Amino acid sequence: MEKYVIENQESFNLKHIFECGQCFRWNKEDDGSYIGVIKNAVIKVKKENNKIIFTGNCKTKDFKSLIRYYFDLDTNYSEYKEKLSKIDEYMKQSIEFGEGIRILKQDLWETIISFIISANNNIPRIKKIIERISEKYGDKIEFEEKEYFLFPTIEQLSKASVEDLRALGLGFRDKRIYNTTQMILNKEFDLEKLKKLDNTYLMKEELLKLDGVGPKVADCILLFSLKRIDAFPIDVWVRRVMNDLYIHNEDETKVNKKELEKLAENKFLGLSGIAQQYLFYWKRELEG
DNA sequence: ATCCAGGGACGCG
DNA sequence: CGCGTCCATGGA
Repeated sequence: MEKYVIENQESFNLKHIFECGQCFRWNKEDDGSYIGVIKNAVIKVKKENNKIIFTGNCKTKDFKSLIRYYFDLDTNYSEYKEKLSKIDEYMKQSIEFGEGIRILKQDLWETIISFIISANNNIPRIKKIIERISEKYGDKIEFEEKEYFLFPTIEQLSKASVEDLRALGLGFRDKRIYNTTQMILNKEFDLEKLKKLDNTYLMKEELLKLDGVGPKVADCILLFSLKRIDAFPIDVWVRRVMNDLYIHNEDETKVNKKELEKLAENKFLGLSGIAQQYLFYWKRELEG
């Protein structure tokens, strides 16, 4: 069993991190810890006083560096929070509410598939579907005498037919997952090239070529995997909270998307993705 | 029963 | 380009 402990880590609240809608494979245990499967590892995260204890089963990578990368521990969120808090009282309030949020750096392949599944779907069901996909196509890994399943590799998931995927409850997203998997498998779409592009716009333009990836899903991939903090995913919640706070349109569903993007860009100073996540968590926890 | 979910593809004008 | 419509599924 691997173990890694950090002390006095700023901005690290388990609930805030794992339940702010950015990830789907973490589950709360009875003792308050969370267990999740990332890359080739099962990881348990527990908070005790001023310590955060990571334990797990990690076969192929250095445990410590995997943790530090995934949780982005070399980024200081205090600076983000300070800047955003100065913008207005709403930002200050939402940051106090979700003070322990960190944006994770999740595996690109898994994030692409996960957020294609997220389209017109709800978080509990997204989690269930991803779990089923992992059980059926991913490798088994054990931890504390229990079985877990890694998210399937590109090759593993490419074995699934459209019908296989439909049988897992994917609904109309079956073909999208199939097509995107094949595009990535045969290098028609190159994940490594994507990572090397030097700005968010170019990356987004590239991601939009994938079946099932539209503006919102692309922004989620950019923010939750590639850590492009200027990406601003607009879903029903973000649209709602932005309208409530800044636009005051009678019908929030009619708020223009371009207008929203421009507002976020001007207001949040290149940190719109971070701001978005505090606002999303705040609104959704209080009203969801 | 009807509505809704971290939307996107597609066809239309 | 902007806009409506359809798309599976399951929980409220």
